[in-house]
Amino acid sequence: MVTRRGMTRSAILEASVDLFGSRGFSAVSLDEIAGVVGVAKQTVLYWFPSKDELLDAVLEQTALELAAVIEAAVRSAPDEPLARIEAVIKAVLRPAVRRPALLGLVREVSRLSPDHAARLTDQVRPFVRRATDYLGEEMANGRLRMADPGLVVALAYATVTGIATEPTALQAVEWQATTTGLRRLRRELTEFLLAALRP
Amino acid sequence: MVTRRGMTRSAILEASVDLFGSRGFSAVSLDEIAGVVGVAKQTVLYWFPSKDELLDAVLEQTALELAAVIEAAVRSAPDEPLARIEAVIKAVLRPAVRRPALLGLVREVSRLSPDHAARLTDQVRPFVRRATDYLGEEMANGRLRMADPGLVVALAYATVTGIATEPTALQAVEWQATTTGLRRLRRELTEFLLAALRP
DNA sequence: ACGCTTTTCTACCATATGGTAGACAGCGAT
DNA sequence: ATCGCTGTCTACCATATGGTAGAAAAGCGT
Repeated sequence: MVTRRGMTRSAILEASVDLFGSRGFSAVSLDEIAGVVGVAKQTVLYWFPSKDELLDAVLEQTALELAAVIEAAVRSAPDEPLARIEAVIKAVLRPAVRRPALLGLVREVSRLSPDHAARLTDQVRPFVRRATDYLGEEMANGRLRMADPGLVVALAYATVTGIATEPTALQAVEWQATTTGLRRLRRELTEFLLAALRP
Repeated sequence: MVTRRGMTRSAILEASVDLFGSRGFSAVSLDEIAGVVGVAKQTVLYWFPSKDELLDAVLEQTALELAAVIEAAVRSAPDEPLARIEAVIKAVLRPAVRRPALLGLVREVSRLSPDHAARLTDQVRPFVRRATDYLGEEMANGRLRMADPGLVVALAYATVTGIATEPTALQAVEWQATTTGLRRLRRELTEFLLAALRP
C-alpha cells in the first residue's frame, strides 16, 4: 500500500523486534508480522527468505542498536568507572522501558537454536571483551571492588535486562509504570549496581 | 510402557518443566513431550485436558517447589538478613544450575497470556510480601542498606534468575560450567548481592 | 470369571504455519 | 509503446499441531 521507497523492509524488522521480543520467536507467525506491518505474508518472505533469516536480521539489528546506545553513553561520560556505569544504565533503561521488546529479544537468544545464539555471541564478543578488560583495569586501580571482571559483567547484565524485561516481577512487588515509578526504578537500579561495584 | 502407579502424570510434569523452561512454551509440542516421556500424545491429553492446563499445572508445581526450597533455606539460616540472603542464594543456585529450566520457566511467564501470568503472580504474592516486609524491617534496623524494599526484592530476583538462566551471557564472558566454575559463580553472585545490600 | 473403572493407544480431523510458484502492478530507460 | 526490473499479491501446498472419538488394555473388587 503505502511503502514509499524501501521502507517495507525496515517496518518488518521493527515489528519483528517487538513481536519476537515480547512474545518469543516461535509464538509469532509470519502472518501476524505481516498483519502488523499491513502487508501480505509473501512480502515478508520476499525481504527475508525464511523466518530464520528474518530472525538473524532482527538479532543483528538489535545488537547494533544497543551497542550504539551503550557506546555513546560511555563516550559521553567522564573517565570514572562508576560514572560510566551510571551513564550506561541511564542510556539503556530509557529505550528498554519504552520498548521492552528490545532487551526481551536479547533474552530470547538463550531459547533459540545454538546457531543463532552463536552468531549473536560472536557479534557481541568484542564489546564484552572491552567491558571486561575495562572493569579489570579499574579494579586493579582500586576504583572498583575487586572481583572476577567477566562474572561482574554478566551479573550487571543479568540485573539490568532482568529488571527491564520482567514486568511480571515488578508487578508482583506492586510497582507502577508511571513517570515517578520509572524514576524511582532507575534510581534504585543505579544505587543497587553502584553499591555492588564500589570498592 | 513402564508407568507403575500414577507415575505418568508426574513424569509428564517433569518433562514439561524442562522443555517449557528451556525452549519456551509455544516452541514445544505435545508430541515432543509425549516422546520424551515415552508415551502417546493422547496420554498427555488424558492427564491434562489441554496444553494450557498442562502449563498451569507446570507453573504451579514449579512455584511450589521453589517456594519450598527458599522457605527451608530461610528457616535454617540464623536471624541475620545477610546470612539469610546468602543461604537463599546457595539454596536456589544449586537446583537452578542443575536444572536451568526451573528458573527458565519462571522467566517464561512474562511471555505468556496475562491469564497465566496473573494466576502465578497471585500464588507467589504472599511470599513476595513477606520478603518485602522483612527487608523493610531490617533496613529500618540498620542491618541492610536503606532502599525501596519492593524494588530491591525485584532487583535481587532479576540478578539471580538472570544469571542462572542465561548460559549465553555466561558463555560470552567465557565462563565454564565446571565444578570450580560453579563455585566461583556462586561466590561472585553472593558477594555481588551482599555488596549491593550491605548498609 | 465377570463387570466396572482407570489408563493408554490408534485412528482421525480442522486449522495454522512456513514456504513455493507464478501472476500482476509500478516505473525508469530506451 | 515496450522491455526489464522491483516489489507486492493471490493461489496453493505439505506438514505440524492441538484436540476429538472411541477402541483396546490393565487393574481390581466381587
